[in-house]
Amino acid sequence: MAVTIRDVAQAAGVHVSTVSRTFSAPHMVNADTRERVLAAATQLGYRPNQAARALTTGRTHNLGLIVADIANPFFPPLIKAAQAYARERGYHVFVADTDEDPQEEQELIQTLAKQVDGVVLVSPRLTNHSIERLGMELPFVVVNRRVKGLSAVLMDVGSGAVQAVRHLTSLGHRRLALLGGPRGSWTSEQMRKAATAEAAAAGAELTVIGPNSPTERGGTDAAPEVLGCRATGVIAYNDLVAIGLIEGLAARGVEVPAGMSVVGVDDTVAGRLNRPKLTTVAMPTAAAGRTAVDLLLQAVDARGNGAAAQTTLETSLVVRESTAAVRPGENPPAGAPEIAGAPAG
Amino acid sequence: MAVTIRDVAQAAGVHVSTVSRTFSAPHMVNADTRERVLAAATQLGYRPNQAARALTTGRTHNLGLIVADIANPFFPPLIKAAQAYARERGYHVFVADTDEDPQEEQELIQTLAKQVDGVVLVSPRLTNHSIERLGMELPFVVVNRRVKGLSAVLMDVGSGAVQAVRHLTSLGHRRLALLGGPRGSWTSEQMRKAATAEAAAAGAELTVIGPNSPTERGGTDAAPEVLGCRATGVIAYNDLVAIGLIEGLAARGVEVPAGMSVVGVDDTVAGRLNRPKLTTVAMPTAAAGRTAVDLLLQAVDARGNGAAAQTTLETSLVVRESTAAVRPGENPPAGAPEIAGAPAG
DNA sequence: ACTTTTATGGCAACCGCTTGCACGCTACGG
DNA sequence: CCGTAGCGTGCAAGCGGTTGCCATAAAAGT
Repeated sequence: MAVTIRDVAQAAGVHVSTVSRTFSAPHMVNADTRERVLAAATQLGYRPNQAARALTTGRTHNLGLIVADIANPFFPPLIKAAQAYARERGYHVFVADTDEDPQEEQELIQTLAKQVDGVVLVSPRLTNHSIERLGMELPFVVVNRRVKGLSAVLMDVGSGAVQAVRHLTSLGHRRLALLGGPRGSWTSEQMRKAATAEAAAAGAELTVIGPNSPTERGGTDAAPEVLGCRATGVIAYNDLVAIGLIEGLAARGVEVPAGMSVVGVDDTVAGRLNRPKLTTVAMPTAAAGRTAVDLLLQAVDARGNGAAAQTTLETSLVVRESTAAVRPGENPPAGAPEIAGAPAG
Repeated sequence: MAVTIRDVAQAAGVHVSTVSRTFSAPHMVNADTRERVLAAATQLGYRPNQAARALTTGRTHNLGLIVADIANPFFPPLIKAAQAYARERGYHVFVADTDEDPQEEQELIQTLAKQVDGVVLVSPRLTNHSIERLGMELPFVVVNRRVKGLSAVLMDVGSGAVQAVRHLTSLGHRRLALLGGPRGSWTSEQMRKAATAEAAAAGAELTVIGPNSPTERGGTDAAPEVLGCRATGVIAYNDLVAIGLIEGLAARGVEVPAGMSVVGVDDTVAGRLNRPKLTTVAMPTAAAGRTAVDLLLQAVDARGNGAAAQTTLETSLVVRESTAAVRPGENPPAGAPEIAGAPAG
């Protein structure tokens, strides 16, 4: 039904292989012949069938992009950038959503495997071991995770966490809390390490709370625990969690930033729109998307040789309205227990 | 390199056709044989190659989903739902972003054509004519647009606009403005028609402003014009535009809702998070995504026969904080007596 | 007991395209 | 004038599956 290479061959009066070559190796065919073939092709509206081509070449010119939750505002800019860049390089991309489910993630990778040249895994929830194993069969690049043998693009969330801690301590906060992300999140772990170290260096206490769902819900649910540890400054796993936390605190009569300073991570629209506008660690998501595709394409071309490349993108703290200086007297000498009963809203 | 149907055949001691059949027509093969084949298959880790299969069957089991801008918060929930539902039905989906460019949209469709069984077009920017022509070669379903011969899922934005107008007039507003969307937007046109009619019926003036870019920028830029037409209530093309407008108004010393009532459309996170929380027309985006895939698969199965189906999804006004009763004296006697506005909730 | 069904699985020809190989032709040095 | 490079093209064998057709054998009918 569709116009194939044979139709073109017939129309141009040449053999199919010649048509094939004028598309995949133009220099191998005589200029005149090429003209003739091209003319016939456009005249018939011929478009090579990628799938068929893939069968013999082993190159599908398709990529997979697997994220935990498309609706999480962190991902769309990354997806958009990755998709646009891939397209520029002649690739189409399958976007899939795992709903934070490692099982689904694995299944997705396996069914996608034959149809793509490689896949980008963003903040995968799979174990390192599983990823390494899958990595033997297909080029991967992981975003926000480090996996042996695989290219990775990392956002320096550790430095972001450090900046956040410094910001809070410089505002006089001495009791900090860190709201971690979901179990198995590399990002969360990096934040924990960096924040813990920096807090210790600054002589501040830091309570780690989690794991939490990386959603508003996760933040809201963590509110009591945050209040319980009597922190005055909180770093949340991401903007959504921060926003949820702020709501949860408000419901308990604690205003942000007056009664509590909150810093988010990601710098999504959500945070920019929230009131108070969120102080947050900005992530270079678009750059990450582009870089990931770039590394993936490199890995695809190298296939076998080619060492895994690592790119680390910088993050930076954006100070807005959800953080403020600690209230005088809020930081009692560590040891004097104090119960600031929060009235239920 | 990968394990093929022949490896399985050899391992199970049967012919390849038998292996093929145990996967695509299990009932045609004896239970014992099937067992043996299945065992060999799982043992070898065999996975059928969709691309190869597509070559003979003509079914790729892939879908295309084309949107104008992935990063626009209206789309992710739709994409997510569509993707999840497609996956449930055994399909993978290519997601592509046209950056609001009709040219790119067309190109995308054509390169995708051979690799998918059908395409969902969300708020396409192409002309009806182009879409119809493309529709001859490939099943399509369009979202938020009506194209002859193609299945469509519509969100009843007209009714949404009517609800918005009623809400505003019931608050006492008599001079309304409507911020349209980009040129060629079906949604925008539906809103215009419905809002104009309803405003006339309610004896209110309505100024249409546009086209506007469907972004915050579009709203901000339109602020002077809104002020210029001395409207007291505005309906924006979408939440983003509404938010941009609110900012633009604030920059000119007009507060919302005190000095101006603004209602958005879409009910995205952005609107929920904004302060004031946006009064907005909620769009059933997730349902739209699912329905679109459903209709598309129907069209794919029918291929040729099967009439185009139309599904209209309801919208509903969500009243939040960006609208309030008009200020006394704000509505000069435009000829008609004025009704006392309902007090803001 | 012998023919007719019916179930099962093998055979081989594709699907649209790529690619190693070989053939025919021109051009060129000796 | 012939041997021999090349170049440009045709030939045909796949890539991994599917599927119409046919052979075989067992089940059923008479």
